Amino acid sequence: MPPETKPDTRQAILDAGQAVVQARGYNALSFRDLAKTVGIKSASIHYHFPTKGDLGAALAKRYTETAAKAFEHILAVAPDAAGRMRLYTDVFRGALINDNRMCLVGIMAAEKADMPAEVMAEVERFIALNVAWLTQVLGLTGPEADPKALAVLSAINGAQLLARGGGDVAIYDRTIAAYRTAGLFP
Amino acid sequence: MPPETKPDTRQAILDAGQAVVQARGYNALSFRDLAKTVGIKSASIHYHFPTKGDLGAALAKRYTETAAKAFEHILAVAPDAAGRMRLYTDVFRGALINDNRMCLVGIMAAEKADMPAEVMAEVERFIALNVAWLTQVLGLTGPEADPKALAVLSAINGAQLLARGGGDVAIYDRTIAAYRTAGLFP
DNA sequence: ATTTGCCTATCTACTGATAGGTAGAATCAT
DNA sequence: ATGATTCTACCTATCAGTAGATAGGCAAAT
Repeated sequence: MPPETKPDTRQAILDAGQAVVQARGYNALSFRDLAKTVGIKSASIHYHFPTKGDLGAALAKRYTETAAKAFEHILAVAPDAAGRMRLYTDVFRGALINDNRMCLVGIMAAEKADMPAEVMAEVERFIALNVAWLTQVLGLTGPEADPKALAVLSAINGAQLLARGGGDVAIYDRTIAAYRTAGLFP
Repeated sequence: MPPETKPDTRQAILDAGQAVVQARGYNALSFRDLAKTVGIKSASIHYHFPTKGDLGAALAKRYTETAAKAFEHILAVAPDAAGRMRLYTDVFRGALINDNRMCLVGIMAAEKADMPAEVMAEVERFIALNVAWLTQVLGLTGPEADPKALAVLSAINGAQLLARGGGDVAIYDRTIAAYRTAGLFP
């Protein structure tokens, strides 16, 4: 083995884990498969993440943090709501392009019943973050603000879900375009 | 045992199987658990459905057929688009109320990568059925008809997904109301 | 000397699937 | 009508494979 710079194993596990969950769901997340891709043994993953629930929660948490940064970036580079929403929908589009993956939280919501409580808690946090950001970007106020923001998030997640089922990004694009035409968001 | 009328075992397996898939996904479908609820042995399920893929495909097929009948019924009892859409969204709402379940096809789409081809084929048929029905009900024409219908289906599925994650039907209701207000459908 | 980060080896529980057997009903030829 | 055959719908027992998890060891870094 060449003297490579110290690879952060923990990070590698999270990277591989996220890829699996986005592609095949939390249930498909296997310590053995994960260990194989990372290049260590399954027992070693338990060193970093004692239980599968810990790993799942860490995945959801990191995902939310990454999203938070991405959202700040969008606010910085796009001045108006239309441009910001374009970048927002592109984030979900990116997952689809990247190996036909889904939003990590979307797929976790689908598997809710099998998920440890600590994972679900992180999922809720991600949703709350998205709703807050959308409320701000779309300038929503009043009692209907949250439902409206959630409607946008739901619609985009649904588009991702079905486009993924069809295995064609074009389905996602057309669906998003239809939302825009309908005036669901700018 | 009382002299009950012949219980159709095959039907019982499908009923129990559908409940599991809608609640916890295709991956959570276990021959042993299923056998326990039905009251037979797991090997006997293989008699009716040789492989798990066969069972999954049968579930999706029956689901599509049931939906087709429901759609016809809606057309018969509701004269206008608004009334029909109300009943349509209520179908998805019903799944949520019933033990916080999801649309069988929605949850199967989320698990696409793990699914046998024969199951996915049935999933596609279900989507096509819904798109065709929505196109008719909403009076959509032209090249944008299919994308628009798919957008409606996606939005409703997304609402179901997130409402289920939140564990609250009210989330679904508010999201659907937001769609209506936005003019996505009447 | 202790902690870190990995290892080997093993455990129990569960997965779908198969082989082979059987009670009872249906179908058949005589 | 009856005896023989075949089919139906289950059963028991078992398979190889995989799941997450644990105990204990070992080498390097601190």
